[in-house]
Amino acid sequence: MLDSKIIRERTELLNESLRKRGVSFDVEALLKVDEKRRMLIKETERLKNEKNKLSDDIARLKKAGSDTKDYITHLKDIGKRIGELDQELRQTEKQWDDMMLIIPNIPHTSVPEGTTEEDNKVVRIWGEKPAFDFEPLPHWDIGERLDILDFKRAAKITGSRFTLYKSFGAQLERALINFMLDLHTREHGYTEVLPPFMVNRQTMTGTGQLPKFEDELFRLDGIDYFLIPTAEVPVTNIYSNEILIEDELPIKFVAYTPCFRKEAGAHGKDTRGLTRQHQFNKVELVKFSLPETSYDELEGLLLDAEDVLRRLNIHYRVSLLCTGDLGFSSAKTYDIEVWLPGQNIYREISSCSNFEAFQARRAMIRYKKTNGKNEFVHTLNGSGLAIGRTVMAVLENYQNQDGSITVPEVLRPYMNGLERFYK
RNA sequence: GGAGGGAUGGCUGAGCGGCCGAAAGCGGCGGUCUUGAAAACCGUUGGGCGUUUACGCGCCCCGUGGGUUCGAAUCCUACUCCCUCCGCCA
Repeated sequence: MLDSKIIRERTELLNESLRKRGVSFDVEALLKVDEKRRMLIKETERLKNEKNKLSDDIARLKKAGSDTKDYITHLKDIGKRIGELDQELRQTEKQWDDMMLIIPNIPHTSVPEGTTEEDNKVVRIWGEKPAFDFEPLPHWDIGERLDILDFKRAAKITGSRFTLYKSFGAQLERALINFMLDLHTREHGYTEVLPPFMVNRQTMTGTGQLPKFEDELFRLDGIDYFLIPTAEVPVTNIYSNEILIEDELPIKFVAYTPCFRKEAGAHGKDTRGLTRQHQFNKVELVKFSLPETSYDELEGLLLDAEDVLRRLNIHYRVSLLCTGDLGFSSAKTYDIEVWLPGQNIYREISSCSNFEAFQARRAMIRYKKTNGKNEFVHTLNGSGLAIGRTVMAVLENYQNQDGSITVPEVLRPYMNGLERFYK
């Protein structure tokens, strides 16, 4: 959520932001509702003030044994009027809230303007495309040949966009989770948390998934809980409605969770392999930062995520998302795109964002400054990394001509020292 | 699932329907004292919203929502969460 002051006092900044993002929103209507809302607040508060004063008078008069009948009649009238106005105010505030909650964050000035991912800017390339003296296969072929990824049976068990991992496949998934958690906790200073995988509506609203993106979420029947689409949701909300202490910041968490997404808008897209699943694993990095250092923290977070691929020795590039490709809650996002030789493409494997105070304002996450004032923290997060997509990357980059897979060195301690997997 | 108990400020814990945003203690912060620290003493110490250049002023918040009343932390009601015991259970 944006600061309501920005909307009133810096309307042109908001309009500019909406234009750059390619989002249409009736700012004028919001301003009208806002004015009505504030007018009603003023009027009800004036009446309540009168009511409080008269009530005190009655208490005093009763003590003195005087007659209070006229006062009480008058107060009844005021009470009735307050009731009416309060109801109108509640409706207006609901309208105001509904509008405020669907306005996207304002992009940072360093974000390039653009409409599609074509306009994203590559800011860094690490490593290089490996040379193969044979035609490298896409991971779905590798997975089926080695009998480690079973898409057909997963479809039978549940439906499309699910995968049954077997033997080396399941172990590789598990090894990557542990490798990433160990790397981030031991070397990058993150504290590991294991949060609930279902959250309530308020939590989903806090990070920005609701109210706008409900159709992307799996919702439980009979109780208003949702399966998390990313660990960002429960982990960022760890401190909702809390006031942190300036000295404690930054706070850094890493969490492994499965993620559940409907992928409603992706019919027919990425239907093969592990790329786009309804359920996938992810190790997520989350930071709570001081506002003045949050962009440095973003660069650090990005490097922490990149470090996973560097240690796996897999070629990737980093893109800075343009305004049109930027997520709803984010002010600035870098994507890490891993090289997949079997498909001859770069594929997003991590998304690292600074949300500034956008989520903190929704979730009420503040910190007490040393001068005693409370302020919203900045929240950040990034995949460190998406596990399924890392499995894709390992399989495609480490495949051998004989169909075997070389185990990346850093993963061997997590796989009983296995160096190479044959069927 | 059944039975009972509870929810008040950072924490502990009082609170007759009007004088309660709320006693007291602890903690925190500032000060006196001290070479320094501790102790002691004095002072101070929640949040949201609206308004204001600002000082300030006003409204709201005692788990959440509704109700009774001229007036609710206090009465009624529904819900949520926590604790204890029983049952079931990974």
